[in-house]
Amino acid sequence: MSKQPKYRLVADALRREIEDGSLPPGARVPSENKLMERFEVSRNTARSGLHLLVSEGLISSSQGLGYEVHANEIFELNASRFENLEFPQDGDAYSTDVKSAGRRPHQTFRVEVQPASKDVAKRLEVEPGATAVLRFCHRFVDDVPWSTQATYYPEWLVSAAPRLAEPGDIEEGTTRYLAARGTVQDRYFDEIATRMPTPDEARLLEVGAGVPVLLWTRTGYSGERPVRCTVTTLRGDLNRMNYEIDNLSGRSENEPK
Amino acid sequence: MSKQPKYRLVADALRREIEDGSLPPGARVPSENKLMERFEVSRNTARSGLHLLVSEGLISSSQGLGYEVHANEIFELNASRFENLEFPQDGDAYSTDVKSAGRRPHQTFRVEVQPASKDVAKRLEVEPGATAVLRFCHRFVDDVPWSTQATYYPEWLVSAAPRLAEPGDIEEGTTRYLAARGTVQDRYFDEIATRMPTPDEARLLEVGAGVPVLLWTRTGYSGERPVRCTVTTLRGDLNRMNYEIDNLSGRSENEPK
DNA sequence: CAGTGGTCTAGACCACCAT
DNA sequence: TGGTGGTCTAGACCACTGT
Repeated sequence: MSKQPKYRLVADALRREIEDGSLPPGARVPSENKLMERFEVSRNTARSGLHLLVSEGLISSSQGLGYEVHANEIFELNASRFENLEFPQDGDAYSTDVKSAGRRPHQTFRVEVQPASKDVAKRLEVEPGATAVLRFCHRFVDDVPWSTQATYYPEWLVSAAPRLAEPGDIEEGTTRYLAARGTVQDRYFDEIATRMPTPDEARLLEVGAGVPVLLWTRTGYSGERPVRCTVTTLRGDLNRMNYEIDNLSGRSENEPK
Repeated sequence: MSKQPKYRLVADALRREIEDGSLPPGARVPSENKLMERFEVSRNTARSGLHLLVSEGLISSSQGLGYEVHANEIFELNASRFENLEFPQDGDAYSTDVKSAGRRPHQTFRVEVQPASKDVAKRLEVEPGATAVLRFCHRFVDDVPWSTQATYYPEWLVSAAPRLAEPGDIEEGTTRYLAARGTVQDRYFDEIATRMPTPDEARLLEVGAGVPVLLWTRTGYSGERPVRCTVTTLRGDLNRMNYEIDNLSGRSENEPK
């Protein structure tokens, strides 16, 4: 005897309709009132069922409009290749990738000098609280909030690359700028985690309940020394990361493809 | 004038207490009744606030016990190295890793022969619906559900490696078994995504609302031919993945460390 | 047993969106 | 203006956990 609570019956029925295509991506879900009649439940019970589907990331709601089935178009991010310093680029790596996918990139940008958090200090191998330069991007694709990216540079690097701490954008990309100033990154360490967004992140990325974020932390090394730590927060419903791993010796991973 | 709804005020106050350590990991959150008095709200409003924190992954509830602040111990998974075929192992790679961390591994296991799903077929480069062998693991660490792993092998591989389709475990690990039968994997393609768990996944991994899963899909190639596709579903609150990426040519990624 | 959360109802008022 | 979801209340009964 499966004694399911009523709100689960509502959610299960709608979930089935979403999965079998009766409610395709983008479709409107029956209104709370309709569900009250159909399942003979109170409004709050119908809402509980809908809320469950929201927290599963299947639907979302907006006031005055109703509930809608999520449409998930995902963007693939190949993280295993180094930025190719020879390959022609149109601005930074992000803009290049988005444009080559036929989409329109947009980003806001700011620079701050501030004490490094514990996590960042550990990765940059500096004392916690030591000064670091933060370069922060808020990125959009076709005006949809896509990701935030915070890159921290240790203070000692600024004397060799002063533009890091200046407010303006670096058109050619900071990786190229650093390489031109003699700091070439030859090793990356990537960490990937997931969690629900903080309220701040939910605001910046315009995601509601039910959409997790992907946290991508990349530490770049020049020789044995870490020279930057980039924390990227990606909308989990729109992004997927790829890595190609090769067991062949003597092969560069830097070929354009 | 920030006109926050009451349930958000409740959630914000508790979130602050969690973040500043007044409510440390593992601590009991004040009961719904206490919150009703403290914030002068109805029980449902207090519950809404608590529900919000649950969906953010900060707390969880259980009947009769109360709400508890999540304690997050994370396990790091280094995915960038190949399984070392020479290095002595104690069973498969998972058991070896868990034991070497001083934890107790446990897994249940089953084998099925079934038509490949569209996603799997694409990665194995076989026709959708073609027969594939599924080897499925449900893995625990110290009796906590940790991950599920489904590995699919194309049917043509079974004639060279018949034990793949047999019910029993392969003690030395399937990668070694395949290598011993002449199929050495020399390239991996990894895809990493995140989303909220399906009800089935939530049951297997024993996660409630507010904990996303990390989906790790690894396709292994022998030459140009895909020989397996492994889909691992990891609890997002307990796992982090790492990749080391090296720009040096002529260096094996297969050294033990 | 007392205290906890889980489910459910009926009703109210408000804010937003389309027409 | 009517329909949608968002917030909030007061009260009821049930199921689970500890002592």
